[in-house]
Amino acid sequence: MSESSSLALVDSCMCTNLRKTSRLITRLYDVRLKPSGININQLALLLTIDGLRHGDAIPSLTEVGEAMAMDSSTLSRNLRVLENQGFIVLIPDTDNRTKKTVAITEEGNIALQQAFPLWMDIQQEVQEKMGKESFQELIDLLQKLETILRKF
Amino acid sequence: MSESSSLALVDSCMCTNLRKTSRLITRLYDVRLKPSGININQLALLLTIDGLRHGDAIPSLTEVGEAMAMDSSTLSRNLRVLENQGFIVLIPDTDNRTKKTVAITEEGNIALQQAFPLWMDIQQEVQEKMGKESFQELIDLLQKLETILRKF
DNA sequence: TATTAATTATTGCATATACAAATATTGTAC
DNA sequence: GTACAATATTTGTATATGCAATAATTAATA
Repeated sequence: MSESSSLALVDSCMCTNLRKTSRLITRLYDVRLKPSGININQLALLLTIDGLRHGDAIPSLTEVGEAMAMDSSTLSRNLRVLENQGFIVLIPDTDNRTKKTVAITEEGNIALQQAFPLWMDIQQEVQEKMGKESFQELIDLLQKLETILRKF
Repeated sequence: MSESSSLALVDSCMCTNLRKTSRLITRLYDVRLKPSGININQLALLLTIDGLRHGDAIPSLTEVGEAMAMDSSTLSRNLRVLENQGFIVLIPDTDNRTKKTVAITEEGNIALQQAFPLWMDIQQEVQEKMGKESFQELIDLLQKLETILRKF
C-alpha cells in the first residue's frame, strides 16, 4: 500500500465518511441540546416513541428499534438511561408477556419541549450554512442509502 | 407535540439521519470485513496512519486524530485496541517528549492487505445499488458538511 | 398435547465515543 | 530563570453500539 494512495482510499470510503461526519455533527447537536438535559440520541428516541403512538396504543420496543434501525440490545440499554432519568416508563404488554411497550412521562414531555426549540435552531443553522438545496439533497440521499442498507 | 408530526420531525433531523445510516452501514462493512480480522474503524485508522507517512516520518497521534476528526481520548483507546492486536506500535517522539508517533507493524500490513479486497467489494456493491452518481454525490455532500462542521 | 420452532427482551463481552480532569512536557513572558 | 500558559496524551466516568448467548413466552407442528 503506497502511502500517498491510502488517504485517497479512506477518503472515498462511504462508511468512514458517514462515521466521521456522524461524530462531528453529534458533538454539535449534543452541545447545543445540553441546556435541555437530553442529547440528540435521546431526543430522537423520545420523538420516535411519541410518533409511533396510535390513539391510546403505545409502541412496543420492537417497533421503536425497527424505526430507529437500532439493535434490540442497544435499544434496551438506551431506554434504560431514559428510564433512570424518569423520562419514560416500560410497560409489559398485557396480551403478550414477552413484549414490552414504552410511554413518555410528564417529565419526558417537558424535556422534549425544552429540547425542541434548541433542535430547531441547530437544524436551521446547518441548513443555512449548507444551503437549503444541499441540505435536502443530503437528507434524501441518506434515506435512499438507508433503504438500500435495510434490504441487505 | 402531536404524535403524527413527531415522526416527520425526526425524519428531517440531519444528525439522526446520519447516526441511523452510520449504524446500518457500519454493521454491513464490519460483517464483510470479518474474515480480515479488523473492522471498518480499524481499517480506516490503519489507512490514515499509512497515508500520513512522509518518507521516513511517521505521523503523530494529533495528526491522526485531526484527520479522522476523532477526539484524542477516543483515538487513544482505539489505538490501544490495535496495539493489543499487534497491528501498530506507539513510539515516543524523540524531539518532543509529550508527543507520540504511530507506526504500522508487519502484522498490521498483513491485516490491511487482507481487508483491502473485501473493502473494495463492499464499496463496489454499495456503489452499484445506489448508482454511481448518487454514490459520489453523497460522498461530496458528506465532505461538504464535514468542512462546515469543522469550522463550528 | 407434547415437542419444537419462532419471537422478544435482557445480559455478557468488546469496541466506540467524548467531556472533564489529571499528568507531563514544552513554550512564553516577566 | 522562574512562573505561567499552551500542548499532548491518558484516565475516569458515562453513554452508544452490536454480536452471541440466555431466558421467557408464544406459535407451530407432529
